[in-house]
Amino acid sequence: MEEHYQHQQIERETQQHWQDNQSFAVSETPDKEKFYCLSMFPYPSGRLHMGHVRNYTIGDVISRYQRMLGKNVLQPMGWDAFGLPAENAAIKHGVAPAKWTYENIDYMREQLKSLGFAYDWNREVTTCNPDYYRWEQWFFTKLYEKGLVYKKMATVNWDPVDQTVLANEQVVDGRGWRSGALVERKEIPQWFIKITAYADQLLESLDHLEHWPEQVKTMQRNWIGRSEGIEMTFTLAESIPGVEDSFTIYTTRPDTLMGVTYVGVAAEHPIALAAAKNNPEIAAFIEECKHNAVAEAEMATMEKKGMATGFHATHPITGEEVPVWIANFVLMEYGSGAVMAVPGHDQRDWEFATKYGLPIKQVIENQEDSTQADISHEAFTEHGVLVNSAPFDGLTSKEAFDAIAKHLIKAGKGQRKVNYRLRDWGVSRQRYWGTPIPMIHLENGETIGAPAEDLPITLPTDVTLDGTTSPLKTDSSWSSIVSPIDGTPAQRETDTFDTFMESSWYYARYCSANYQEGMLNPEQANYWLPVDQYIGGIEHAVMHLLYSRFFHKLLRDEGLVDSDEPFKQLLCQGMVLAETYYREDDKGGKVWIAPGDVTIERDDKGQIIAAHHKEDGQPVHYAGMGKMSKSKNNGVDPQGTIEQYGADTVRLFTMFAAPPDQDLEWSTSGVEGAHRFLRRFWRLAQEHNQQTNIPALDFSQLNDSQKDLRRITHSTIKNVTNDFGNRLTFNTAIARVMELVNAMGKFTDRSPQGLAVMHEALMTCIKLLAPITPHICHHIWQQMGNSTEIIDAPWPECDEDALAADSVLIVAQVNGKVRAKLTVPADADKETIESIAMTNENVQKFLTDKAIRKVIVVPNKLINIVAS
RNA sequence: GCCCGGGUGGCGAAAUUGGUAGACGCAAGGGACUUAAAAUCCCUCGGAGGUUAACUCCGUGCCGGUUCAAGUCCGGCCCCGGGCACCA
Repeated sequence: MEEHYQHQQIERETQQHWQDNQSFAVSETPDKEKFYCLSMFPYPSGRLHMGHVRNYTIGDVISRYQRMLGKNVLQPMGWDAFGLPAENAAIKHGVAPAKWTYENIDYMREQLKSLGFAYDWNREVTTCNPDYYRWEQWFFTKLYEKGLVYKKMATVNWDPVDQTVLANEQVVDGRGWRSGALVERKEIPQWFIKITAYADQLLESLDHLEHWPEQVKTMQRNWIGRSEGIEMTFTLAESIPGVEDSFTIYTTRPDTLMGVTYVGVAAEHPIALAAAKNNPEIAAFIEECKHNAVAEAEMATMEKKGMATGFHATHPITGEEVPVWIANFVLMEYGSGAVMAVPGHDQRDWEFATKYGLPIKQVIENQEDSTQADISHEAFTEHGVLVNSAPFDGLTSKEAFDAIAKHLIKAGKGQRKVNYRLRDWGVSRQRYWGTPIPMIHLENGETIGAPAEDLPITLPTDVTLDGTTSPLKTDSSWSSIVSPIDGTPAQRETDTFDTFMESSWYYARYCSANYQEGMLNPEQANYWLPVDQYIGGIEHAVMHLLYSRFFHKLLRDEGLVDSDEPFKQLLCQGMVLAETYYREDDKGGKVWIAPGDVTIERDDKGQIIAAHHKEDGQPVHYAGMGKMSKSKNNGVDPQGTIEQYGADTVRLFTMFAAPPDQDLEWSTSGVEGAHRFLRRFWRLAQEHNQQTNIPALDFSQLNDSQKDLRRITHSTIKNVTNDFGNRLTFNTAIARVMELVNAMGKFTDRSPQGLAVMHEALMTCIKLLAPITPHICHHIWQQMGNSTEIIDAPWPECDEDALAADSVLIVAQVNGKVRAKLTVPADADKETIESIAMTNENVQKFLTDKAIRKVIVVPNKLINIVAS
């Protein structure tokens, strides 16, 4: 008998065993049901964080459970290796991004192995490896041939001091994070992929994703933002040299068209630029707009400003002239760069009109009570009935939509149009550490895709970065080539891809990760795809998951896969939070203190009354729970916890502390509790394994307490199976197993049948816990003399006969309030339950002087007597 | 600002289809064992009242509604978190 639970030794030996046996290497086995379980691959930032641990534990638990159901389970892992942090590290520490990245990968791979995840490491994918990105480059040139790729001008954040493009993250309060210079909007030519051509498909197939969370589907629907409206033409009242005499405007509310009192255009709009020519004030305003942020959140919250151009547009129906204003919230790149303004019925227009004294005209009134909607304090944005809109007065908004559309179409001034909020995907980045965009600019001005035989276009890895221009742009020996067509001088594209490109198809590459003849081996890809279960953070609900869905359809249309969607079932896990503590420095700034450096004082009821720094004993402030982050200094390093308590404990706590889709609050004492449970489980198993001559179960011989333990064992199987397979609520599954272990601990019967019942309970526990704490379960399973592997043990089945009970506890209510708890025969009918309830003293007490109106009985649950 | 979530004891949570609010665990308090500590085991544990018993009243962010019955459904708010197209 092994006295103590030696997690380090057990885990080391078990992991070695799996490695020696290649336990998790899989291949296509057509006669076996497959299950592809995928967790979002990590960015190799240096060390694993708790968010990774949580994500990958969830995936591993599901994978191991599915394997015990007898399926052929693929669980791969790889690295989302391109990205900004490698460049930042390169600038800060003078280490080349490639070296930094590969070293991080080596370290993090070992961390993942120490957690015992059942990965098929033979399929490891690293996106910064040319063997990976060459196929992305190849695919892009295919899309270019198909006309799904184009180049256009688009806005970036420009740092005029560092002479470089900044990511939104690198712009802090309108300034470059390193230079501190005021950031400018700058238009540069960039590559786009036509995701809008797939907008309808991306929207419609959401309806078939039954096993995706509703919230994610809703977010994607809203992001795609399909709307039906009218595109119409406004003509300019004055003719402006060099400017077209008309422009188009899209609206989803043509019913409010008669309420247009002005038109807004973007600062970069030709009308605005023309107005600026002889007007320094307007020129200054346009200059100011150049400093507006690119990010939508900032655009939406900034102060709305505008300036009259002095020009006018002619209303397409009334022929009235309305002023054209430059508005800082209208963007040139979206739609036509011009919007119609109806201040009576749009809140933003109302505020703008109020600010600049523009007329507000009411054209819709409240339909419900036909009272005049009040627009003196805010816009009336509901649908209603038209007024002041002759000849459309009296029509409802819906009727007016059609009538006005008809009118505009007849006059040749407009057409019905379906519009999407979704914009084409800009994939150009002016950075070094990314996949080189495989395009070649020829001397004659044409652009061609790099020929397949020249791929991969590899990124030079021996570089130094200084935080300004990308080495690809400064190294002409890399970018200057000759045309593959005629040998004339040519230039490589020096931009690289958005890193969402790599993460949009990695799930497919895993199916044939080492395939050299193409992007995917269709036979392998079609065996494994679609991914049966995808797990990752909710922060990816829209962008990554939408780009991947788009890419899958592109792969399908290229004939590489035969499915329509990449991910059959999706689970979005919550964040990992920890306590945050701070102290104020001399200047009133917050100095964040790691939770491990703080001691807590509690009162009699366990409430926190004070917190002190461990080193100097001085008080610190508690600032609540927050996402584990560097900035709040509250990250808990998984490595230390794994070493101290073991991977099984970390996995158990992570799965127990909260349901997977909810935020998880890290708690050191909670981890200790999980460890305590494993020790108790260990002792129980050791003690049982001392027993010899355990007979087979003989159901006919069992006494009541033996039947009770069997009932708990089998109801645990039933509940845990539902929790694992249907609900994905591992926290409640663990709670059930804890209840079973508690019951086993109280079961002292050492008679032959007692031991047999205990043996069944223990075997059940090991199987139910194996997906969560695989090392300890593997070890105890071997100790018990099993010749098979626990990873391949069949998942236990519930014996319904064991669940049967003679009587059940039900609740008796009077007028909805619990007045008694009654033991009644199982499946008793209404009359029996009613008669038992009526004899109860406390029930009688509440029925005194009352007439019974109604009796509601829910079998095996409750009886409610309604009386007055 | 817009879109999507969440809010239940001292704490993490549970209540699966509208049917016993608080399973399971943590913390805390009390006790056993021990020379002592650790470990382990046992008891108490939402609030108020009550002869500290039986039992009663209140209680799931706030206000209102539907229902025999609401944490769960509906309407209106408040607060917290995620995303917003160049962080990944």
